[in-house]
Amino acid sequence: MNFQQLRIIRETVRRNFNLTEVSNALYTSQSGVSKHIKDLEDELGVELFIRKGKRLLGLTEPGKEMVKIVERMLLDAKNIKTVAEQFSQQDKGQLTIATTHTQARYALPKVVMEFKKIYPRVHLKLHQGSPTEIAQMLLEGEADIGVATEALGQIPELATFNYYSWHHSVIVPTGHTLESQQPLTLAAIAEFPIVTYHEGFTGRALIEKAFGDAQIAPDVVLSALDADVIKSYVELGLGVGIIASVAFNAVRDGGLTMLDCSHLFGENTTRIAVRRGHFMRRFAYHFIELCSPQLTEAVVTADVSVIALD
Amino acid sequence: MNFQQLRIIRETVRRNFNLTEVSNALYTSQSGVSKHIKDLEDELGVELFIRKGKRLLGLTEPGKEMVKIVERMLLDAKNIKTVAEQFSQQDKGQLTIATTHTQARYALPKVVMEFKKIYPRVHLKLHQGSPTEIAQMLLEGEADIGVATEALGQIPELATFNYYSWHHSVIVPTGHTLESQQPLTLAAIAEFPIVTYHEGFTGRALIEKAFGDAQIAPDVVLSALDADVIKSYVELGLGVGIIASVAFNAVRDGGLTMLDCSHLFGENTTRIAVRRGHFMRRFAYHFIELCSPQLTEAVVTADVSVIALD
DNA sequence: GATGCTTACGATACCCGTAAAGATA
DNA sequence: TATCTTTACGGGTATCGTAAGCATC
Repeated sequence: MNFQQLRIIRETVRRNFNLTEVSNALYTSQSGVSKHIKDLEDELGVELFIRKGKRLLGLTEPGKEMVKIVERMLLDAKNIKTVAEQFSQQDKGQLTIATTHTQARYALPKVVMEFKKIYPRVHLKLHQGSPTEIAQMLLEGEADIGVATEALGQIPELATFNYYSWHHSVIVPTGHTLESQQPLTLAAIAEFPIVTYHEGFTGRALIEKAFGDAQIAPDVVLSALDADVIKSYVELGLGVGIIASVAFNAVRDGGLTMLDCSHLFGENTTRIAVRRGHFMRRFAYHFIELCSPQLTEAVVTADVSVIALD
Repeated sequence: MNFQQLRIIRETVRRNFNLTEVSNALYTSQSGVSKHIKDLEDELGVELFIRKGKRLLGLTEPGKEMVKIVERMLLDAKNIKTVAEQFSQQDKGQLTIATTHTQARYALPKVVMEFKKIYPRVHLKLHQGSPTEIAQMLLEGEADIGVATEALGQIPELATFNYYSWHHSVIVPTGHTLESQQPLTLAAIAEFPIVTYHEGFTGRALIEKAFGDAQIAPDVVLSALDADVIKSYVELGLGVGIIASVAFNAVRDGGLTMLDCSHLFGENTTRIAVRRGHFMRRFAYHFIELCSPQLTEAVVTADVSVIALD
């Protein structure tokens, strides 16, 4: 058993059992991949993959068990290197944050600026994606820290921490008739076409829920991934927008007016997530602490370092 | 980084940084060991060991962090093999129980007999040692299950479960004057020389505590590792014995009489322990369940599989 | 002087990649 | 037929063990 074999096992699962892809991903030859799998299976005396003729189709029962352990081991192999860097490179290194447009654009900039000032030699990589993509990146070890409102909380392999809470707001072109309707009601909003976020993004679920509970069927004419796109179309008069309050800036968004509707939709909580068992550099913990001062390294590790093996 | 290097790191710590011993333990050459360490340190860019000239003296800070992770990885490497056997060998395999004399001789026999009947093809290895040795064996992966009254409860890396509770009894040569003194008192016992267990064995601590609390200083003239030795000397008239009640058998121990003293010394609880993160074969869980029916596989894994990394 | 670690060097085994053959869709 | 996996084989590399040299106690 060697590490290359373990990497191949993991990659084979990730690449849907296509060994050619695996070999490319790991920069080696198919033949080598094939042989490594066979060697490992021989050594263990168990078939790890379900085969139909020569094709691999999936994991056998022992294979499933195995992959869990293999993932842990490779995670630990990476942890070893991180620990080494911790000591040999001190304030130098890399930090990958996976986050959504909303957070990257409206919540994180001031944290990033602070962080950059403290750790000028740390290469900060901001990776943008959907909440599920963010979760995926964390699980695969491609990102250290995830920030999103959705999807992170339900995954047992991820430790999550509350970052901040926020509400939605309605935006309309300045002078819109809704401006006089204070306080806003769901029914009043639903009179107009709606422009808001995609499903699975930035609290869209709570918007659905609020209308659903009120038995109102809003006419969502356009859904977008980010507030900037939404604002553009609201400006063009396509409909009224529902966005996160933090995404509105009275100065920059001159032609628009924001209407409070914190009483209409539920409260959203944006979360910070770290993969359990993922060892992080000091500065990574510090990044989290910059987001929310009570999330100290001690608080975060207490949660991140407890893992259920199962 | 490869597994041989990891094994060498772990063994170096266990063998007190004597690379010659390490090479013997791993059936390889010193030169290889030496080079592997150097290679790994070069790869990681960190010195793992404190050196004085050519001698290794201990672990550096990064070394300490590293060793924790290395231990986990090697544990997982072993787990992989265990999982494989689980599927390829089904009812065949090996099970190592580390336990004290008392448990091996008086508590476990009926469990072992039952187990053997169910799993005739499992090679059962009973390893006898002191409670601390048992803990050590569990931590080093040399034993699957530990059974002892002492030492197991305080180690965070071990998950422990109550097996059964018991009291001490006094044994005397039949016809001894103490027989008429019912109920027994600590003072009455302390009139005679005492023969009992060694420190750190089979509830000796509670005996000390009882006498200490009563401000009585008993004259322990002989301490032994097991009840058989104690009984022999009590029979010879060296003194009165204090042993675990389970260790007395009215038929076999003909010349002796057991006197109840459950009111004098505290209750002892014998525990079953498993190293957290140590994957065990089905039959191992079954062994535990045979000891105590409420300790099902689900109950045990729920505890064993939760580990704090840090 | 005995023990323990490192370096040098030759033999071996392992790993990789090319190429050809076989299987699957 | 195009895609994918396995097997065979040769070249390169890494690992291992012996032996010699050197440091430590």
